Amino acid sequence: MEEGTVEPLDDYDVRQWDTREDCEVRQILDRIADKWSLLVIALLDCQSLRFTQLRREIDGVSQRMLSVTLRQLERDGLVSRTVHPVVPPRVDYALTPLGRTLHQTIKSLVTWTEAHQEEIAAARAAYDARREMMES
Amino acid sequence: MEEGTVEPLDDYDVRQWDTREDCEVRQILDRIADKWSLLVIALLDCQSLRFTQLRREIDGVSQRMLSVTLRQLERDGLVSRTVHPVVPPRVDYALTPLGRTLHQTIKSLVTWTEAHQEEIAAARAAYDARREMMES
DNA sequence: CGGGATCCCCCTCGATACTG
DNA sequence: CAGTATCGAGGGGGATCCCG
Repeated sequence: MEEGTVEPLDDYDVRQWDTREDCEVRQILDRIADKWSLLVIALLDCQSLRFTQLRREIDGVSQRMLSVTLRQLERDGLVSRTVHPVVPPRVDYALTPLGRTLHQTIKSLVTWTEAHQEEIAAARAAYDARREMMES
Repeated sequence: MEEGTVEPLDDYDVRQWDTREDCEVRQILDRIADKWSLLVIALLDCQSLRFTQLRREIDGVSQRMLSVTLRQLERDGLVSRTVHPVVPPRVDYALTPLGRTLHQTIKSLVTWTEAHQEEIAAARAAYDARREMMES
């Protein structure tokens, strides 16, 4: 590593982002950044919904994946599950206080994406065009 | 809805979260919230790195996945790729201005996770304990 | 209605080998 | 060094059935 052209890592602490595979933060991120989790958290903001309502709202989710996602979110303490002892059964899902704080954070991510989606689309088009040039 | 227990929506409408499967924002989110993308963006903040350096820093990434990830990020205009015409070949990766704005956003997500990881761990432990009770 | 259990397919990803 | 090409295993996730 004699090549001093690249800045050394040490003093800006990149290591605050843990790059280890078994990192706890990584696990949690993988979970909450999940496609369905994101949408469930989005929809549960400021309202509680029943299983079937969620399923109807979220286009393309299978019953199994919604079930799995909700169980994970419940386990992580982000979503609460309330069973009403009636027939037919009724189960309500809502964000916990912890889940509500996450909603704000996720919202900023979505906002960024919405704000920049045209730039990204343009970058993709440019990239694809460039590649097509190369091939011909 | 009408349950006033939750904090108000301000001017924000939940319905603007697009739940359609083919939604553009969803695609982009899936990409940037990706495990490896997150780490690459993290590491490239404030410095440029070579392929092998990235590979060494990111524990567990295969050569193929790093390559694929970098190409996607480049295509999306988040990362720039600079080839130096020397032998042996040298390629530097860095964040574009667009990528740098994303870094801030992602960082807040990571910060949230770091701040709440104990709460989540506790929630999981409680959930698992509860389930174990049920079974016995 | 709200799911658990099962089967099975496809797609992702890792390993390996090869190139400029 | 910095990748691409190919192949094969594994698991995520859909479809279906069934039960409380």
